[in-house]
Amino acid sequence: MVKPGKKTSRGRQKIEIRRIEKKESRQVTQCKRKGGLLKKASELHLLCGAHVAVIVFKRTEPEGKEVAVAPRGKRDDGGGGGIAFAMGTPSVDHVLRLLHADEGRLTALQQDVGAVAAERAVTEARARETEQTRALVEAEKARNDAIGEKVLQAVEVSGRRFWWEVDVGVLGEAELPVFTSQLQRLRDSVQLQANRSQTSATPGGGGAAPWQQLG
Amino acid sequence: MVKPGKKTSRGRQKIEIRRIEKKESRQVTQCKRKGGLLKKASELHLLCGAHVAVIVFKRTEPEGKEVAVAPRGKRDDGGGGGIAFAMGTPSVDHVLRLLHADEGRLTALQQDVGAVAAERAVTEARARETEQTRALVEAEKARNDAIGEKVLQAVEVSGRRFWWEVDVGVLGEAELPVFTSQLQRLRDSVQLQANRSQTSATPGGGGAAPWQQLG
DNA sequence: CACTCTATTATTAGATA
DNA sequence: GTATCTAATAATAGAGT
Repeated sequence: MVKPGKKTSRGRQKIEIRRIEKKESRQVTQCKRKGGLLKKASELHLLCGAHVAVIVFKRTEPEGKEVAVAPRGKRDDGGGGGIAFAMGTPSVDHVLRLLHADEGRLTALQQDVGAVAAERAVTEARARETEQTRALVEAEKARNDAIGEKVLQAVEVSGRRFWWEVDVGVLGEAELPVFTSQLQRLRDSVQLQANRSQTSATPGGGGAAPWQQLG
Repeated sequence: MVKPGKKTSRGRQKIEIRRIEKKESRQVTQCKRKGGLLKKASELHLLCGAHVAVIVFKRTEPEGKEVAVAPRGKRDDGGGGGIAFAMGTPSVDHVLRLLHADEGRLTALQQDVGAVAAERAVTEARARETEQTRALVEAEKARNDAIGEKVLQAVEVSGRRFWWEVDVGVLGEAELPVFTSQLQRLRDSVQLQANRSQTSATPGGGGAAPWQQLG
């Protein structure tokens, strides 16, 4: 309780947007701003009907190891890392279901079963052309390099505002189907994992070939 | 230009957090708040060292069809929908690379090549047990139902704050590896797609089995 | 769609529990 | 890691370009 009339606060201070060095302040700020970010995301959804997904990772002390943060710790098994966190509007599930409406109602496993067949044909073809496999890897590498250059160009051309807009340029040219399809698979596998204690035998099912789905 | 002394604004008005009915206002608000959300995300990253990923989808008029929104239209091919947008700190790439540090340096394709072999073994085993396949699908369905109930319970137990925290509970029990692994594949496939005009023959490579990677 | 303008509301730094 | 309190900064509604 605060005594009436006692000045208990200096009020909000202006700060520079750079790493907060004091560890405790940094943690408090992360907690506050994470809440603010999620609230903003939910408001954007409610006000404009846009669907939003947010993932926040927390930097842990052993450098290079990061874990996603949960708003209210569901449980933190001290023996691993942190807690995975993600947000969707109104839920990750819902967003994805809407986006997938036209694609029929196959479950992830059903899709996999079909994909495995296709996969096998490809694999067998490859078995007869082992040498070409290396060539494919090379081509892949070259393609990735090309993407890298593209990004650098993007930085120079429209190089204002925020650095993260760089990725936007690259992603901007992608069609949605593959994107959402993969997003669906992401969520599915997370759920399967969360539920892994309920069943012992996991259907080994294979992953569908992402970019083949687009022709 | 505004004449000095002329009152040109009513200032910020208080609004309820519910769908904005006026279409134009809704669009303007979405544009503004999307910018604000992304700025907040970048600040959270800079101030606290946390890595953040945000995806915003825009609701389009043909109901049920949603597309992701880009902050400053890179290009909108009138013949499809909108523009995919995603943000990461400092880039989606970077976030994922950090998270994958321990897993070795296989490229997505290289992983696929290895996975296809494993896949094939599974497929062949299945071919000898076609009936069991149906059983697996059933089991999968049951598991999904179980998840659904779990979510409903979560709503009742810790049912305060925001509805999106429901999903947090479910995802909170997942380990990171599969999650990030899938996220990586998501980004990879999007990039491959964005680049699909550069090469004709796409390595058909299969997807790795997501949940198998975890044992 | 994005930017400008300004009055006003919303968020939050810092201290503390 | 979360919650509260206050004063001050930051974000933005509405209107116009």
